[in-house]
Amino acid sequence: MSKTVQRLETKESIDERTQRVLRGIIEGYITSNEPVGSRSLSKTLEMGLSPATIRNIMSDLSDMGFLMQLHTSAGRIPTDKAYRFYVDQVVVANQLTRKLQKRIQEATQEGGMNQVEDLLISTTRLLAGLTQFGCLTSSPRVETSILRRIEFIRLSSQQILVVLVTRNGQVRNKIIATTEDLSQDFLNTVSSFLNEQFHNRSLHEIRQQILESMVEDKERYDRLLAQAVRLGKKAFELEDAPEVYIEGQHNLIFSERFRNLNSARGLMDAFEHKSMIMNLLDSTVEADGIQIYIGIENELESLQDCTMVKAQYSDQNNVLGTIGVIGPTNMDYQTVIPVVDFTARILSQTITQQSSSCD
Amino acid sequence: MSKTVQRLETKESIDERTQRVLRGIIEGYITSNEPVGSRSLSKTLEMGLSPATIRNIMSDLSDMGFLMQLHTSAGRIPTDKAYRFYVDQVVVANQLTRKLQKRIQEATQEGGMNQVEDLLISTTRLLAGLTQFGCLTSSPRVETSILRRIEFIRLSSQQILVVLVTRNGQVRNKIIATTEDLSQDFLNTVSSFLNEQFHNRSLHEIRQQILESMVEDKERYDRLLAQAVRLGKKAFELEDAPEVYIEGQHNLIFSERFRNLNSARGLMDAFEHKSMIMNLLDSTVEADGIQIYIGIENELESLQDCTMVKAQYSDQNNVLGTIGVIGPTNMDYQTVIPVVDFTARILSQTITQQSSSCD
DNA sequence: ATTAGCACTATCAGCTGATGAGTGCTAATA
DNA sequence: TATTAGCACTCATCAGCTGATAGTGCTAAT
Repeated sequence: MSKTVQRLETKESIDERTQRVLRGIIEGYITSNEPVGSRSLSKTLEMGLSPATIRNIMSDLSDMGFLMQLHTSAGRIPTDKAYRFYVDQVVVANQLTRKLQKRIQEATQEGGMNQVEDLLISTTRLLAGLTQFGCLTSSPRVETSILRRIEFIRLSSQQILVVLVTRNGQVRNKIIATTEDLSQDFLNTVSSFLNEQFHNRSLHEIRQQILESMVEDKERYDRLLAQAVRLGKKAFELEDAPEVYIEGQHNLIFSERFRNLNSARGLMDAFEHKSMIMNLLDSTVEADGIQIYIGIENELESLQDCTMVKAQYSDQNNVLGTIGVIGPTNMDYQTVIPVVDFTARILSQTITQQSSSCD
Repeated sequence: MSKTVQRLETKESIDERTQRVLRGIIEGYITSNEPVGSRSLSKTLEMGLSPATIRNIMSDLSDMGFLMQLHTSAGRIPTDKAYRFYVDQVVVANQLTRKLQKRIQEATQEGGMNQVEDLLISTTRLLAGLTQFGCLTSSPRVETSILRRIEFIRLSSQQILVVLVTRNGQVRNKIIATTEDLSQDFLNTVSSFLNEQFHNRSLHEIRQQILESMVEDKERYDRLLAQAVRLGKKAFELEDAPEVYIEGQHNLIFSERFRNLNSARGLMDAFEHKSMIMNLLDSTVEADGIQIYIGIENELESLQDCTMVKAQYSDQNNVLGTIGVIGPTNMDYQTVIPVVDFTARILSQTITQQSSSCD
C-alpha cells in the first residue's frame, strides 16, 4: 500500500530508434500476449536491424526499467513504466471507427431508457461487451443531486412511502415509519411545502438546511411546519447507498491474458465490496478527460496486475459519476482508450438531454 | 437436452448392508472430495468387513449404476443416481443447530429492511455465505402481485412518474411520456379513481380488465374516465422484468470441488442471462417443500455437474418466488437442505409480517 | 556502430521406470 | 455358502532424463 506511487514518470530522453524498438515490443506483446524476442522483432520491425543490435537496445531498455524477463532466455515483456510511456507518448487521440461510434450511440439510445439506472446498466454492459473486460460504473451520487420533486404516499397508519426524483431522472423510494397516523391530504400539503421550499436545491444542501431549521426555536413553527420538517428529515436521510454497476466479471476470470488466477480472485473479492469499488472509481486525481492507471499505479493491491481506464460523465453542470474498464496491463490501448472516452461522452450527452427535458 | 429425465428413480431394493456401504461411499466422497477405495472404506465403516468383501459389494453397486470410476484403479465415486438415493432415503429432516437458526433469523431481521428487495438481496447473500455456494433468488412476480396503491406524479409537461406499490411492499417506478399536459390535480383524481377501482386486485387482473374496458363502447366514458383508463394501461404495462438476485458466484468459480472449469464457465454465461435463471428457478414441478435437482436431473446443460437445492417462499396466500443454491453434486446435503428450507421459511414469515402490517 | 558467431540457459514435450492405490479373479476358509 | 486372503494386473502420477527450441550475453571481426 504505497500511497506514494501516483504515476510513473519518464524523465529520460530516449533516442528515436530506441523508442521505435520499445514501441515494437509493446505492440508485439499486446497483440500476441507472448514475450517478444530479438529475432522475431528484427523481422517485424523492418528497420534493417539485426537481432544482435536489437538485443543491445533491449539490454539498454531493460536497464532503464522499460523491459523485464520472466526468466533468462525468454523474450522480454514491457513493464508498467513501458505502458505508461506508450500511453503518454504514442497513443494520441486515435479516432474510433464510424461503425463503433454508431454502435455505442445506438445502444445508449434504445427505448425504455427513461430511467437513469437502466441507461447506466445498459451502458456498463455495452462497454464490457465491446472491450471484453470488466466494466464498472458509479451512479450519480444522490448526495449532490438536485431535487426535482418529492412526494409522500400514505401506505398505512404507520407507513409512508417517500418518492424522491432528482433532476437527472433518478427515482428513489423509501418507506418510513410513523408513530402518528397522517392523512394523505396532510401529506400532500407537506409535499407541496417541501417542493416549494427546496426545488432545485441539492439534497446535501437540503439536509443541511433542515437540520438548521430543527435547532432553531421550535416555537416559531406551527404544527404543519414542524411535521414537514420532521418528515423531510427522515426522507432525506438517505442511506448513502453507493450504487455501482458491474458487468463482465467473467471476462476477467476467464481471460487468457491473466496469467495468475490469484489476481482474478482478488478482484472478485474486491467486487463483492461495492463501497471499495466506489472509492476506486471516484478517487479522481485530475479534473476531466480520461484517466489511466497502469499496474502498480493502482492503489488497490489486487488491481496491480491490471490497467484501469476510466472517464467521468456529467450533465451540463456537474460531474455525476465515473465509468471505467479493468483489463490486463497489455490491453489494446489504441482502441480501449477511445472507446471508453467516447462512451463517457455519449453517456453525458444522453443524460444531459434527459435532465433538460423537464420544465 | 433430454427433457425426459425428470427425476432418477430407484426401483431396486437394496439390502441393508449394501445400503450402508453405499452410504459410506457417498459420505466419504462428500467429506473428502476424493474417490473412495475399498481399503479405506473398510476402516471407516467399522462393520468388520474386509476390503475384498467391500470390493464385491462395490462391484454390485457399480452394476446397479450407483458408482463409477474415473479410471480403472481409482476409487469409486457416487453417480447422480446415488445422490438421489442418498437424498431420498438417508437425509431425513435433519435439524438445524440452534446457532445456525439464530444466525439466519437475525440476518433477515436486520433494520432498514422495509423494502422487500433489500430483504431478498440480503437473504440471498446470507445463503451464499452460509453454504459457500452460488445462491439465486427470484423476486415476486409483479404480474401476480396485489395492488396496494398507485400514484401518478407530474414531472414535466411530457413526463409522468408512476409509483406502484404492491401488497407485499414492492415499489415500482416508471416514467411514462404523455402528449397532453396533465395537471397534478387531474392526476390525483385519476389515481384515486384507479385506487378505488382496483384496490386489492392482482396486477394481472387489472390489466385484463383495463383492456376490456377499452374495447367497450368508448362513448360511455367521460373524459376523466377515458384518461384514467389510458394512463392506467400505460402504467400497468410493466415490462415483465424478471428480477433475479445472484450472490456468491465466486464461490462456484473458485470451488475446489469443481474439477472442470468449463462447467463453471457455462454457469457464468448462464448467469448473464437473467431470464434463463428465472425459468430455472420458477419451473417448479412439485407444489411445496424443498426441491432438489441432482446433476443430469437439471435441464440446463451447464448445470448438469451441479446440484440445485431450492425452496419457494410465500406470503399467507400465494407463492411469491423461489430461493435456491447451486453447488457441486457432492455437497453436504445433510446441512444444505435444512439451511435452504429454514431460510425459505423465515423469508416467508418475514414477508408475511410485512404485508399484513398494512391496513 | 554494427553484426556474426558462439557459449550458455531455461522451457517444453516426450520418454522412461518406479511407485502406489485400487481393482478383479480365484482359491482357500469358516 | 458367504467371506476373505492372495495375487496378478491396470492405470495415474511423479521424478528424472532427453533433445529441440528460442532466447540471451559476450566477444571479436567488420
